[in-house]
This record gives sequence, C-alpha cells and structure tokens, in this order.
Amino acid sequence: MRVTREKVAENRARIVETASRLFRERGFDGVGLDAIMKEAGLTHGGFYGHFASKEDLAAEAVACALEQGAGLRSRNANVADFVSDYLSESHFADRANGCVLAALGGDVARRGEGVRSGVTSYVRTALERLAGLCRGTAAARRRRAITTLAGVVGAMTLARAVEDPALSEEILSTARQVFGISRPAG
Amino acid sequence: MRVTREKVAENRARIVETASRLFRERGFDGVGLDAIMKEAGLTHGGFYGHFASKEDLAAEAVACALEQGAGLRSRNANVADFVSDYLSESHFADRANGCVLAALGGDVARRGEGVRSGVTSYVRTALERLAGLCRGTAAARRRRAITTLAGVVGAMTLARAVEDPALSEEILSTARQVFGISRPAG
DNA sequence: TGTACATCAGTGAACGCGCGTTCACTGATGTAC
DNA sequence: TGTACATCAGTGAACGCGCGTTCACTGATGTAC
Repeated sequence: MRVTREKVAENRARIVETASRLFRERGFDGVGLDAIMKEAGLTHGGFYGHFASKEDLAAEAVACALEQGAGLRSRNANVADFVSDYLSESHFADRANGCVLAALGGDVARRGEGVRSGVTSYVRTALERLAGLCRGTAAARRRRAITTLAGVVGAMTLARAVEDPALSEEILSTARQVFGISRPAG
Repeated sequence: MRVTREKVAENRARIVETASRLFRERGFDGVGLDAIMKEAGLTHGGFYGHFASKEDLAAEAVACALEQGAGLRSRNANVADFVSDYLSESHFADRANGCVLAALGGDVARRGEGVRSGVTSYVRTALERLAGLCRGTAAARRRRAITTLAGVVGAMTLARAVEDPALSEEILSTARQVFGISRPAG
C-alpha cells in the first residue's frame, strides 16, 4: 500500500527519531530493528526501503541527536547555565533524550565510520558553542570548553554507572559546583 | 577429561581475565562466550561449569579489572602523575587493559546488579585513592577527587569517540594540563 | 603404597531464540494520455 | 478533468546466522579400601 511522498518523508524522520531515542536508552546492540520499526508505528519489512543497514540508521540517529542539540541546548547564556542544565536531575534520569556522549560513551569508539564522524561533528559543535559562552583569549576559551565538556560528560557517566543514588547525587552536585564556577581551572 | 583442582582454578582465572580484556576492547555485547573461551584456550561447553551466566562472568570481569587497578595504578605519587598516566597515549590506544569506565562507559548503566555493584566499588576505590593524593581539607580533597576522575574519564571518552587524531590529541593534552595542575578549580 | 571405582572438568554436538536482512505480494499513489 | 496503467511504500513470512545455553559423553583425577 503505497503512501504519499509527504508520508514517506514523515515515516523516515519518525524512524530516525525513534531510533535516536531507543539507541541512547538501550545501546546500539540493545535494540532491534523490529522494536524500532514497531515503536515508529511501522512493520520491520519496510526498513530497507529507507536505509541501507542498521549501521546506516545508527549514523543518522546520532546526527539527529546532534541537530536536536540534545544535552546542549542553545538557550544557555553562560557556562554555569550549561553545566547545571547538563548535570541536572532530569538529564540524569532521561538518557533517551539526553547527550549522546554520556548515553553511548565508549560504545561509539567501536562503531563504524558513519557513527564516528557524526559524533566527531557533535563534539566539534559542542566545543565551539561552549567556547562561545566563555571569556578570555581564544586559547583560554578553547581550553575551558574542552575541560568543561570532558568534566560534565565524565560526571554524568560516573553518576549513571554507579548504583548508589547518594553517590550519584554527590558526583553531580560536586561537578555542578566546580565546573560551573566562573573562574575555573586553567 | 578431568583436570587437577589447581588447573581448575587457573582455568577459571584465565577465563575471567580474558573476558575482562575482551569486554573492554569490544563491549559486553561485542564478544561471545565462544570467543572468550577460545581465547582462554578452552572450548565453550565448559563455561557453565564455572559461571552461572554471561552476566555473571561480566560482573567478575569488572571486579577483576578493579583488582588489577586498571587505569589507576598505585605507583602514582600525586594527582599530576595519575592524570598524565591516565591520559597517556598508551592508555588511549589500549582499551583492553585500561580503565573500565572509559572503555565501557554508558554501557554499564544498562547492565545488571553484579556489574553495577562492581563498578560502584571501582568508583569508590578510585575516589578514595585519588583523594589520598590530594592536599587540603577532607572536603576539598574529596571534591578534587570527584572532579579529577570525572575530568579524565570524560576526556578519554571524548578522545576515543572522535575520529580525528588531532582533535583526540588536543583533548588529551588540554585535559592533562588543566586537571594535572596542583591548584585546580574548586 | 597399590588398586578399583566414583567423581567431575572439559569436549563437542545440538537446541532455541532473536536479529539483521531478503523477498513476493498488495494496493494506494502518481502519471501519461 | 477523467481514465488506465505503472510505480513503489509498506506488509508479513521466511531465511540464515550467531549466540547463550544444555547435555550426553570422555577420560584423567581423587578417594576409599
């Protein structure tokens, strides 16, 4: 049953968005195409009309998360806002809609070209936006951007990995204070 | 063909060590029991004589990495040494023998009880050792330990995720400088 | 110490399931006249 | 604008493979006498 060209584009976008969320929530290997297509309201057989492979979808899903600025919203006016946003309880709890780096962490390094180049853009963009929120020389802003991004990604990774809520909270709040202050290391 | 009790213990330990390396290198879902047992010089059928399940092995593998102090060697006399060790080129290149947090990152959060409690101990131990290398009040040392661990784990995760060697190197060297200095943020 | 038998670590084939991928088919859409 | 036909997005069954798990079997080890 053929559908309108408009519907085709809609369906494709829905698959990518759904995959983007499910991959972050359960990991690349933790979701099947079956689950993704079902969640997107379609049957799995139609998948290969839209994508060449699961790996191909993964690359698009990562790019999609970047475009949505997951974990790095543009409304942040300064570094402290960004940090407290990134290290918020809601981001901690909602992996599916959060930052790709914290959600898929080391997994990315083992993926193919497409995913890795998407993530590379993601990191580049994040660093540029962050540097834009900093003051000082270009070098100092760049340095601050790198250490802040590393700090928040690492803190979120640790907080989520640990099974003790008190320890998670301690990690988040400590990182919020230290990485969010206006006169940081470096 | 039965083997001596000593051999049994040796075989078991070899399976855990092999798994520990392979999991870090390829991810929990990236290696099969078949590959692990073969790499350990055994056949896969004997696996369940040693472990209840793959998940069970994963938990032991994480604990094994902790005991070996992967990514956090005790020879470090101060924070700067620890940081430059952790963010070294060799740790960057050798995921299999490195820190579990950087290697398996967000993956851990999706695993079962056993793995998570192992990682929780891992983080607690790392924080205590790190705090021991710091100066100042107990609170300041604790704060420094948390931000340093988050910083290096995040930096390594970013450096490995990105596909541009120059960017990886920039991230590592910047983090080495900032997190390794003696008078840091906080 | 030596012998006979029970134990059991490891072997390799097999099972069952899930998942990525393929394919013949359907029927609504798009198009040529 | 209306009609007839070609196109093709989506369907659902099927395939093949890998992987976690099970099991009957083997033969060296451990033990009882």
